Amino acid sequence: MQRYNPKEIEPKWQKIWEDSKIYEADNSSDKPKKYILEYFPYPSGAAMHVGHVRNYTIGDAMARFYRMQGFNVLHPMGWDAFGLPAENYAIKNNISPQTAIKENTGKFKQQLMQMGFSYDWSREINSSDPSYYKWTQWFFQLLFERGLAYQKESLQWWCEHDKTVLANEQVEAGKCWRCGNSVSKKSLNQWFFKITDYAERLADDLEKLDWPDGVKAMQRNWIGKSKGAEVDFRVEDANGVIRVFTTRPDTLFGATFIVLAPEHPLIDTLVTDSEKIKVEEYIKTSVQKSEIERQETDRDKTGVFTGSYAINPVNNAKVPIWVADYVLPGYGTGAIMAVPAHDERDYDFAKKFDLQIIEVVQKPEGFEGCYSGEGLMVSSNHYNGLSSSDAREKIVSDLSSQGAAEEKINYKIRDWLISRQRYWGAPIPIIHCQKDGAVAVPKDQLPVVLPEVESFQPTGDGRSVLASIPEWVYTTCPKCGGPAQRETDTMDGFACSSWYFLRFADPHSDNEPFSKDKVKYWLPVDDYIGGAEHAVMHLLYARMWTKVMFDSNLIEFDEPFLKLRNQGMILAPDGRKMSKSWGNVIAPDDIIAQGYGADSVRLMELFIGPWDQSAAWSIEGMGGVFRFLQRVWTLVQEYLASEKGHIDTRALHQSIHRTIQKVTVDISEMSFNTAIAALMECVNELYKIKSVDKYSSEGWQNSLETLVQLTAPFAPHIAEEMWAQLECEGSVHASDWPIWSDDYLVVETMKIAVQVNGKLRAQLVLPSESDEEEVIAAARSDEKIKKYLTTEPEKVIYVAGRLINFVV
RNA sequence: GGGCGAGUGGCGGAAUUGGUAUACGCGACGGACUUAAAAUCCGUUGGUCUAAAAACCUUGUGGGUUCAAGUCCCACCUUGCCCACCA
Repeated sequence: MQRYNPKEIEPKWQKIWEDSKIYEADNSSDKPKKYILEYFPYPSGAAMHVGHVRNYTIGDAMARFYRMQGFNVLHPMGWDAFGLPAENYAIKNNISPQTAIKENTGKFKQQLMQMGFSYDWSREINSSDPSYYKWTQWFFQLLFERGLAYQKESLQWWCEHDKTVLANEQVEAGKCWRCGNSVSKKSLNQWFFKITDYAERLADDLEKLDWPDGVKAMQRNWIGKSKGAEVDFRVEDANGVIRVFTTRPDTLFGATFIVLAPEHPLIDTLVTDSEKIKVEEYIKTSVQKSEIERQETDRDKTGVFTGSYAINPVNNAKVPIWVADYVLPGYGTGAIMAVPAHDERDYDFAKKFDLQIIEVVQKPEGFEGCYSGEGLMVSSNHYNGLSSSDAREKIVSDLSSQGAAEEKINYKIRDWLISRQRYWGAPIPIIHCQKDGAVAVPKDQLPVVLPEVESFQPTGDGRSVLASIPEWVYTTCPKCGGPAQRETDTMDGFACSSWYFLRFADPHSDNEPFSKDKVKYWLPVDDYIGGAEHAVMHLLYARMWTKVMFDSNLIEFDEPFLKLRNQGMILAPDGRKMSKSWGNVIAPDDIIAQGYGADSVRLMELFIGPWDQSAAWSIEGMGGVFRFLQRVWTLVQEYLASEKGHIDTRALHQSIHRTIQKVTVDISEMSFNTAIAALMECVNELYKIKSVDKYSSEGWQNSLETLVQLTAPFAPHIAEEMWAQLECEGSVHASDWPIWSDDYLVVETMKIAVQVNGKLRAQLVLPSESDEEEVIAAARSDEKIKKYLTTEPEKVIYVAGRLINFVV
């Protein structure tokens, strides 16, 4: 008997699948379409480990399942090749990024191939290829034309290690998201995408998405919509006005001082001579303070009095104006009214500097300290007795009529900074002309090709290495023909990934980014699978670009990913994250080399637990899934070797049909671990049944074919091999998904649990067609139950086919 | 401080959404086959008390609702991730 040897069959089928192109998606088909996408990887130096592979295993199981279910499936793969990971790898290994990408995509592709994933490789894309970034630049121009790309000199996050600026989203707790080093601020002239224009739609449209609540919450939080009002405080003895933003205008009567951010432009005119030295000193130290330090929440409040006063518009109260760095310059107006009785931060500040505290919102009974909730108004003149929310509206409308306030919605989100002072990215397609300013490179001259350079080491002077290639930099203005210089910064890698899912619909088009028809057919993405780390970066950017394209009539939908799911992380067997420094990384290559094969790795990835929860990799568990495959294999081999002519029992068909149902429902619900458990259970049952049936009938042939089909989405190689052994037509992966028959789901007997007062006391096996009366009669005559039923039960509860409960 | 999740045998995890808790797998133990081991196959396996049966206990803790709670409600404990002086 032939032994199960994955080392032999897996490469064989991979070759056959590749040659026969069975996974290529058809751009026109009568079948319903399904676009299943996993986030395309950045091919860094390190090979993929079993954690990365899980993501692709999930997508592949679904792609295969839906294909067999009669869908026209698009399941593509490509490379997010531009950006820091690739460039850093190149620098470290002293090779060019071009070479590094070639090496690394080759390695990644080989890893994906050996896993037997059913990608349509004819659609492979690479974001660092001119044929791709030509269109990334084209979209930059689209944004530029629409006023959504602009240049601004400003202080920005700067990573000294990676020698580039970073977007807000790419700074995590004061550290660079790539290298983990602390970041600082640097003033540079930078390009931005105006994502703030889309803040409201990005927040509102989350409603219509089938995404994990956590990701939606993160985006909502990041966009940070808050409704409030801007209120003007007149400066006493001067003409100036200080405009503050507040979400709680109802607490205006409790405002006892004003706080300006140290960067606030009015400070100069407000400071009195006596306070000048102290204020200047304070501003100097707080600006020098590292941003991280300034953002420490539990840091003691600091601040200084300006010597000036402002007038509270609701009651003409004179309130002191302070400067403190707990007020951020970039949000709202950079100035606040402080209400210490009802805001924790203002309370701390008032306590420390001994400022007045006035309560205007009634606290709940027994509440101590600063109260930030809602309630009835007190000490607020004619607003007394109103609820906070009513007072809020009334005060704002009253002040508005005097021109002293207006309703205002603020967002925390800032525009997306996309300039990178690095070599390895799509050049920003702009030419700077003395006369015409920033001029877009005409679309018919795209791509602006990234020139090959000798050294791509970042300079650190705030300009990319492209600045050191005069023959590239110096050019002529497309508008006036005069001398001009190219923009030398490149685009953030996230620009490339903001539209790649569209390119897969039409990956080789040379005269447009994609054909409208093809995109209309394939998009939006039906199932998107990726890590939660993309919650506020890629997923926000891609949504914005999609909306821009929608507004430009390029596409007919304004959300790219209808359904999003985050896979759980695979930890090392020791429970820690896999990392080179811990030395606990497990690559699929190692497991395959040990002889388990890709099919076992794939099964393990899904069987280890719910796919959306993290789990520690189990080395022992590999034996379990391998054993399962081997048991299926053995069933088929023994069947093929058996003498024909026996009959099969109903138990066989019942087992198979029950499994068809369970596996079909479970995969549809993405409950892969229980689908695999059901297959294991079925195989265990078949082992028992085979000794009775001697398995050699046509029923067994059909049953084994079905079992092979049900296994195919998870373990495609062994399934394909057994499909061939059973002499079935074509590929199992192109076969029709089995359908269960309800006849076989009918069982002859049912098991009834008998409870007395909710406690299980006996179990009965009765004919399935028994009615309530018969079941109760049978239960009452049971010896064990009789013991408990000394008196007539008060109540009898019967759950059909399940249980009976006597209440005594 | 805010948001989202999680807590079930020795371990990873199931549980028809309120109806027989511990499916499936790992590990462990026993048996068959073998000169022997591995592999394979067949059993047993939540705990206490037992010779055994019976009984009792058991889904982080404490309450509650219900004929019935891992599941629903309230309070608390532990833990993971994300955001965090955004007025």
